[in-house]
Amino acid sequence: MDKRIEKTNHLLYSALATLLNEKPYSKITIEDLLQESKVSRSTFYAHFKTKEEVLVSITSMIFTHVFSHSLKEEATHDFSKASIFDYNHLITHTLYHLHDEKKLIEAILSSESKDIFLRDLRNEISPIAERSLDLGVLRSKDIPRQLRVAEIVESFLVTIIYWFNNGCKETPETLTNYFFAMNK
Amino acid sequence: MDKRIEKTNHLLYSALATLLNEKPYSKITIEDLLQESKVSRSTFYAHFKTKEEVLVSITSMIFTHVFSHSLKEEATHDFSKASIFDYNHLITHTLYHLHDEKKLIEAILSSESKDIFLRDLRNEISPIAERSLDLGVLRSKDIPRQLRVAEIVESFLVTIIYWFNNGCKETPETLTNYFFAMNK
DNA sequence: ATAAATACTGTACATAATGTTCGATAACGT
DNA sequence: ACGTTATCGAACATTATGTACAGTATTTAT
Repeated sequence: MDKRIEKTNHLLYSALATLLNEKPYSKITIEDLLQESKVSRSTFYAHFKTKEEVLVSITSMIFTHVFSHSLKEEATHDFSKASIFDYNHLITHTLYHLHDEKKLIEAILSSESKDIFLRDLRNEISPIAERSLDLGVLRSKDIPRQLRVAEIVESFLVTIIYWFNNGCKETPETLTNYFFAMNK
Repeated sequence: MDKRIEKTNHLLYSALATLLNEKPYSKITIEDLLQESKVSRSTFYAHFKTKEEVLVSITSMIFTHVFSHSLKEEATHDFSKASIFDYNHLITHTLYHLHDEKKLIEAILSSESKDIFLRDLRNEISPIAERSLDLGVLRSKDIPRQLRVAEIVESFLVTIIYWFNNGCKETPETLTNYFFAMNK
């Protein structure tokens, strides 16, 4: 892709990250983003319509990084043989990659911007949750499938939020154990 | 309280509910609220600073209605004897009251305004979740207490969201069973 | 019933944010 | 080296936010 576009995106991403440490997401204006990033107004509108689109763009960048490995790993598996150990690795791996973006994710999770981040994260992991349920890696319980999937997804999100809210003290392996303790 | 204030609040509540059915929460402006409610600008600012404050006011009104009964019921209980059946009633009761506000809650849950609603709901039910955990009504599992509490709270929210997203077809009793199936 | 208190209206205005347009300039890809 | 495309900067129109105040209507309390 055009280097200029990448540069502009990066400037806006950094500016938003910086601003998130200064004030709540709802108080950040496009005006603020322009000043902080030194990107001109017309350039901004050439790429984005709202500040939310910038945030969505950031999160999708993060998820590309986080899940490109995970999904590759999952794809190489023989699903008929999928076991809890495979998913154990998958989740631990994912947590490691999330940890790589610690600074950024901390900034996002600390404000209302987390709701947008979590919405997109739900979309990323829902299909994985469905597969792990269908494969019997996680117990189905005696409730509607749709509800069970949502519960699994939320238990994962809760784990991540807990982790980041406490400074990521525990290891990814420990967190993975927590996750399976919740869902077995 | 002064009837005029109640009237103004109600006008703004209705206006926001109406607007939520027309466009996403983030696109609704104070300007929109003024036009829809016919409340004058100066009156609005005499009561609220932002549209978010209106939404928070609505949700706290809903929760006052929903939890005033529930908490009264809980308060009369002898905690040393608290059983799963007590909490069964408590939750069913709460779901019935939430159902009384079906229209409004549906509107709120259908847009990004749900995040504010859910944030406040979390605060309402967290203490109840803690008590039910301490009393042994719900299993503690082998994870940090703080994480377990969060998981319980989210499983309740997931249940409610599932219910409203599907038109509240099931009975509150059924939903309560789902909740305990998730947490036993 | 009346008086004091206070909430609402409407208008006017200041400030700030949003969103569009365009010509000139710089950087890119091939 | 050339055509393409992104960026800049400035100007401008529009819309939203927030404040101030004088006049009017409603409520509460006595």
